[in-house]
Amino acid sequence: MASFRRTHTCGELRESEVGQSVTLSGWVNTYRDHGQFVFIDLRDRYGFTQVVFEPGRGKELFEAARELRAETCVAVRGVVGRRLPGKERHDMPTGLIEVQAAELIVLNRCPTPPFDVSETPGVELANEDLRLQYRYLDLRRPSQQKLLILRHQMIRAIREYLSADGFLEVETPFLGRSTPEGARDYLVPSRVHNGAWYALPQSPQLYKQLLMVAGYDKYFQIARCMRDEDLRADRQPEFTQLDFEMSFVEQDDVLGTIEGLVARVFKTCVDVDLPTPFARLSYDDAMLRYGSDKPDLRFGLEIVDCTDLAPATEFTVFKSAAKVRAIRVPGTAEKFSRKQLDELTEYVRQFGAKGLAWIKVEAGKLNSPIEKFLPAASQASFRERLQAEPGDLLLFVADSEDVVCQSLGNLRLELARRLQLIDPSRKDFKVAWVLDFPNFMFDAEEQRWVSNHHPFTAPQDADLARMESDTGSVKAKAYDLVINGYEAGGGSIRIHNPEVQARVFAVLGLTPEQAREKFGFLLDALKFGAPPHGGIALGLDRLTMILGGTTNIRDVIAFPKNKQARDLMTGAPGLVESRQLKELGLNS
RNA sequence: GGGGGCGUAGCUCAAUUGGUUAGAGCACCGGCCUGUCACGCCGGAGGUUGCGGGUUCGAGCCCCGUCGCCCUCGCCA
Repeated sequence: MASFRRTHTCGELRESEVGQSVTLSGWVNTYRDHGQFVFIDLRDRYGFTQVVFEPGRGKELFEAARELRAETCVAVRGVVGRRLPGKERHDMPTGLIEVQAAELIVLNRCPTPPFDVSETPGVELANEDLRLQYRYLDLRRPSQQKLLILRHQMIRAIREYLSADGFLEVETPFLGRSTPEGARDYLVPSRVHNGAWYALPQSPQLYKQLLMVAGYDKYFQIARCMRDEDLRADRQPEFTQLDFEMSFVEQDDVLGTIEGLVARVFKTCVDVDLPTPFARLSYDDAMLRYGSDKPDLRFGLEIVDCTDLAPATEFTVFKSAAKVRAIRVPGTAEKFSRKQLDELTEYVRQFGAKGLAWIKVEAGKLNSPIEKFLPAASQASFRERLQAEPGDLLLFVADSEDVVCQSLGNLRLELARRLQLIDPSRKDFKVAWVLDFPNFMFDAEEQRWVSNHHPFTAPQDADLARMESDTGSVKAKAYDLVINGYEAGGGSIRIHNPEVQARVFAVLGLTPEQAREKFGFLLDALKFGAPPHGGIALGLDRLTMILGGTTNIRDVIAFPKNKQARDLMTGAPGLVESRQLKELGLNS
């Protein structure tokens, strides 16, 4: 038996190899038995090659070929032949040739797979939980392999770009200490110190700041982060950040570096030229116009403030609301039936809106349940403010600022979905920075100020004096990178002055003793000549999703957890031996 | 924890809204086929309708409970 070692991959052979003797290995993607001929498409991660078996090559070989089934692992030796005239396939790279089999080595058989791996057109994907259970089969699917290859290319481009720019890749600990604020920690019990716990990192935040103090002024890391919070389509309990920090820089330096990096990644991975510098908008502007701090800028449907027009109406809902804002949906009045408008009303209710007022604009009048509350002058001013044309649909929410932003911001996305304003097949990427975030947010539940970004974010210089007196008005030197409605990254200039850091801790309600207990090492470090520094972390999983055109984060992670944070393949999390618990000082 | 969707053959789905023996495509098994590439043709096997209870002459369908999966709100410095 000849060697099973391949001479070529399944994506490699062309007309130039016709006549050569080759060996291919891979998996049987599809099998076609014609009585006198057997064809298989052999698949590996590089592509497909058609192999043809003819009875003239010996009965044994032919009978063996007839035993082949999907996902059998084989090696095939044979001669590269040109396909018969008229039988070429011009839609695949290897479509002009085929391998005429002389020898077949079955490396491993495969039972009928629990689901279709071949991604034959017209065959629906099996349920995700079944695919996750057999993830090693799911990962054989070409489109799944494409995503992991894309992820590799992205990480490679990042490493090359940053290394060329003088950045150092430094690793930081997985086993650290729990710090207050932020997400729920994954905890690891200490065997050596029973009763004490490590926390897995939510991000390498403090370590990278300490690296700045240590003089490693351009640092990056492809860092795994763990957060024990409920999952979403774009959230996993463990995920990967491109973590990044620089010293002796201001905000624009960080933004500029990331723009260069992200532009390179898009060029390398999907051949898209992103215009730089990226668009910039303030947090206030984003909330006002898009109702979100991560606006999807691929379509319009901007929100328009009409609060000042409310008093001139006779509509109590408008007159008594803190904010009245609207979205004009051009030319769609006819498209939305009463039932669909009811659905939209139901949709905004989940964001706290008590209702959704609608107006269908006609040439001479407004068609709306609230038309009777709008005097002629009022109607005219709404038309003008919203630049309404006949055929437009106007949708209003009147409520607190939070509720208005949330409901109209999400309604905007829902409208885009319903009106199919986004073509997912197009390489359409709208990238923007969101700047000037509030430094603090008031937590109504806990009745205290909390950091909007994190406690190490520097307030803007002009606002420092108001930190205690007018906490809510203090803006941060913080920035989010937003792509197509996803928060792709976020960062800030950090506090490098121990007094400012102590004041921030105080505003957050940490006593000096608590601050020293939890962050003494940081406060000390800042005293030892800490340089000004700042950085950002990009969500690499989300970035891969965006580049790969998927909305499911599990598609870009080789072995993801399901919504319940369970690994359906290994069964993790699982029980452990009571002996293990005893060693850790946990009950037995 | 709240809201929504789903669970029927190995896979993807259907079942005229409570009525005969739960069907189809793919996959699987047997047979035929000299150029297919979602090959084709003939035949076959395959079901605890997630699970448990209830209503009914009769339940895949209705009711109660329970388990699981997805989306979403809360949460995610």
